[in-house]
Amino acid sequence: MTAEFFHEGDLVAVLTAQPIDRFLDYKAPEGGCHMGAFVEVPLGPRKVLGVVWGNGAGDFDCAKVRSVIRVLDVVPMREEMQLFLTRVADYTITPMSQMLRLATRAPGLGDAPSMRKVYRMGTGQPDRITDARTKVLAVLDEYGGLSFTLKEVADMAGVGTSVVKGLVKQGAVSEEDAPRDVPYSTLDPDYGGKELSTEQAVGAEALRAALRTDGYGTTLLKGVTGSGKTEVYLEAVAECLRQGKQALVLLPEIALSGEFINRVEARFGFKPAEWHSGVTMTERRRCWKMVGQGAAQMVVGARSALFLPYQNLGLIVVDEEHDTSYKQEDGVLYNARDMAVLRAAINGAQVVLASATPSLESWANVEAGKYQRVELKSRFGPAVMPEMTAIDMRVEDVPNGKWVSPTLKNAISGRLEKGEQSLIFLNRRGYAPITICRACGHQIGCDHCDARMVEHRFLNRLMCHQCGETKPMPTVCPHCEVEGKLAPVGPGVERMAEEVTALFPDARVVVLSSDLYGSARAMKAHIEEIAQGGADIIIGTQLVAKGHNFPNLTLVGVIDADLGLQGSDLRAAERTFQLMRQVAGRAGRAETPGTAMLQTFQPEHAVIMAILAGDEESFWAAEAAERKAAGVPPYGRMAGIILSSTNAQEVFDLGADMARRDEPLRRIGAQVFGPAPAPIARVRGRHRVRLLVKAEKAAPLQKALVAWAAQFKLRGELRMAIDIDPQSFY
DNA sequence: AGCACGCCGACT
DNA sequence: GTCGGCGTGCTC
Repeated sequence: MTAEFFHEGDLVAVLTAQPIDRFLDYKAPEGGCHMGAFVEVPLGPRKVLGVVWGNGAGDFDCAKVRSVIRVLDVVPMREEMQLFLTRVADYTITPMSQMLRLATRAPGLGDAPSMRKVYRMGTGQPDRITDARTKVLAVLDEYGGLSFTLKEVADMAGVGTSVVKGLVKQGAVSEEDAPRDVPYSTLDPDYGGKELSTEQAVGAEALRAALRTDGYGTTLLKGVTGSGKTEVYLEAVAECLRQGKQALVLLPEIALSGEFINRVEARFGFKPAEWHSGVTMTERRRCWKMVGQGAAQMVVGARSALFLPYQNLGLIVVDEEHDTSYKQEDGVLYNARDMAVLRAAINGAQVVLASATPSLESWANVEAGKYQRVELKSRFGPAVMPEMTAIDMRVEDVPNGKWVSPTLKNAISGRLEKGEQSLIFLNRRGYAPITICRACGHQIGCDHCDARMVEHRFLNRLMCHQCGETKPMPTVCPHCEVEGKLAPVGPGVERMAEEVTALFPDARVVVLSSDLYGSARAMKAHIEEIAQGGADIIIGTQLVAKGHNFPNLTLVGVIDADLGLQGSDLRAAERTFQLMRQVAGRAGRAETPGTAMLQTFQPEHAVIMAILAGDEESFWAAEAAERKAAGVPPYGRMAGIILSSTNAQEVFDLGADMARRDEPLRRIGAQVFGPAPAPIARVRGRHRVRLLVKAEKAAPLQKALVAWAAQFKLRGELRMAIDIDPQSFY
């Protein structure tokens, strides 16, 4: 198959990385160009990078059409990559120019191949021989005709660089220019294979068989912590290498990549290509170019490695597929796990989704028959399961207005004595979720929606978590006008902190709630400090501790395990479950086994029972039933709209206006909720407000969202970001 | 993204 | 009278 070719002067449509949301027509350059060619084109007074996307539209004044300046010395973009970028753009409602920027995130694509000097054995003889010179020549002789950089030669010989230079002058060592971007070492699929257990061998064979189908397919590789998932999917990588195809392994955290790269080296003999934000510019360019030339067989990287120019992609592994960091919360909002499946479907490649605690989405896809499933059940070494117990709140003696049961209190006391940390988990921000009048029973509600207002005591205000409206804490009941009878009902994290501090006056208590931080960085730094022992008791609204290990945390107390069952955050139960599994994973290794205690009023509820029993199948089945009933993902579709501005009033006004003018959404049966303060209400001085849209699974959500958003003109500081399939609801 | 064009406030 | 603020619009 030969790619379409354009002759000199033909009109071509060019996509540039400039934020112009359409193709621009240019004339093909002297010598013509291929479809997909990376080119340099004139744009106003500038020269910019672009890709030849197809035939020119011819709807622009002929006299004004300019010519492509030159074709870059880079392998043209493949048609399947064009299709992938288009599909991701359509799905995530992202301009194509931004997609191209994602796909060309390597520096100096237009530069001539960068060269460097390399050294190898020459033909001449040195005039005088010295110890240092002998060492250099011995080293070069040992490696035959291979070339090395100046520093490498000097280091290997244990001499200074001047010795090598001296030998060059006399012709005993030759100095040549060589391209800096060299192919990655060839990986050997049979290099360091480990002995697999029977179960692992069966799993590996299932993955190899899938690869041999030579087409698209997705397999969920589920394995408990310590079951050796990595060895198993590396066998799939090995099969992929044997087929001469490229393999990509996505990791959720770049912090994990160093250790993983070493494992790859142990298994295949050499390090793979590495792609993430921590890689140097030079190395990134090498990676991009070599992947494009098929001279990198395996890439280990972060989300954006999905957008490298693979020539024959055979396999994508998404490790820890449930990890929420695969959904980035800034820039292009895409879920790398889902886009990996899309990319593989377009390329006819296989996907392996690996996790100890798969997402409900992936579980549902297995149930629906869309994904295969391979399971590893046994772990190496003794399985120390954590103690998981329910605290039946119906029989506990808890004072009115208090939430920590005597059983949980005793457990925390025990940890304090041993100097260990406890985490108290409660998915409710603020002080108290309900404010009730003890005289008339009136509950203070929001004036703008039917939600009840939540007391935020450190602000001394009531806030509606639905629409974000706040008002001062009243002293008089707005209904019966009796004074001093308003009382907080129910727990929030602020109130928990108050109660816990009273119970343990000597303990260091901290609250971890996403809305208490000005920036994500400040939050991360604080979490790290706490993880290192900066607190005895942590009170949190969610396990924001991704990427952080709490080595000294041995008790997790869930204040209201029932909360997640009532749909305040659709993934609350899933996170609760995963939190329990994480405690379980830790318990098997650390010398201090973990304990999880769930306070519940319905210990016989299917989800609670499943969590306690560690019975995942019934957990997923129960959770799936709940989500199906609520019409939420994966059985319904959601989108978040984040509005931001330096002016708080401006954002709220636009949010309210958008909520009012929702005809395009109503036409597809979708509902709008909000506006409410976004999960992080202020980022770099910008106020953020969020609306949520919920639609049926089959509804054409993107089209409706585009029509809806088009009604509003964003002037001044206002920005709008549309987030399909949002992950966080707090 | 850049860069030009264009229409209203405090300066030589 | 002008210099310059950045809102709006164009780039093949």
